Amino acid sequence: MDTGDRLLTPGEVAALFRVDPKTVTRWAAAGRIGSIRTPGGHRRFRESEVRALLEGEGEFDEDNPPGSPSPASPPGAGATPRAAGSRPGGY
Amino acid sequence: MDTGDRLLTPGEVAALFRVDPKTVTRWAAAGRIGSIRTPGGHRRFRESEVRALLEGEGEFDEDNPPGSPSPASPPGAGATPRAAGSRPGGY
DNA sequence: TGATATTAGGGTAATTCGGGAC
DNA sequence: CATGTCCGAATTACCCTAATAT
Repeated sequence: MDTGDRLLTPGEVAALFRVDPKTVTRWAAAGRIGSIRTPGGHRRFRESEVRALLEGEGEFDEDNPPGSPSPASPPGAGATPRAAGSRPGGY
Repeated sequence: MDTGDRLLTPGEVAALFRVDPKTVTRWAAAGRIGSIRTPGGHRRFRESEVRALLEGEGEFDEDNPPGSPSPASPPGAGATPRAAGSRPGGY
């Protein structure tokens, strides 16, 4: 039950994602990422969760590496399955 | 009645919140978190209260799976005796 | 008695918050 | 629709020295 992961500051998460801290705040506000608030109102994020998001947890597919001339148009191969049910926060 | 009345030092609380020990002291000075003072003037915090703050103060319930450890409310466990929804200073 | 690690206190910079607009 | 930047305000982080706790 130990969630024992480090907590990251908005600036840390922003640097990891290469986005603005404000954007990270928006994600948290939208419920797209879990956030813990300090008594002062500042947010802290779990490193485990951020890492999972960075790895592309729940979102993989759509790959067409250059050099993979795969015709990519398989007749019945439902390409690009836009799975939309794997979003943390499930929305 | 041991609901975990273990006392934590400012450094412990600071590590849990990923903040500076000084910040934890500031919370206590602002009355945002209960604090017990040693005869020497140092502060100690209750693990129960710190944990409640970490889990999310106000937005977590709806979870009482059968078999869950009795969250319970043993006597003398006053967790959250302090109102934490107040933001003096306006925010 | 000693020594070491942590904490308290004050002050100043950096970060984050919140909302609204482009 | 999502992202980045602007503002003012609050919160937090790091600097220091002295006192306390173990």
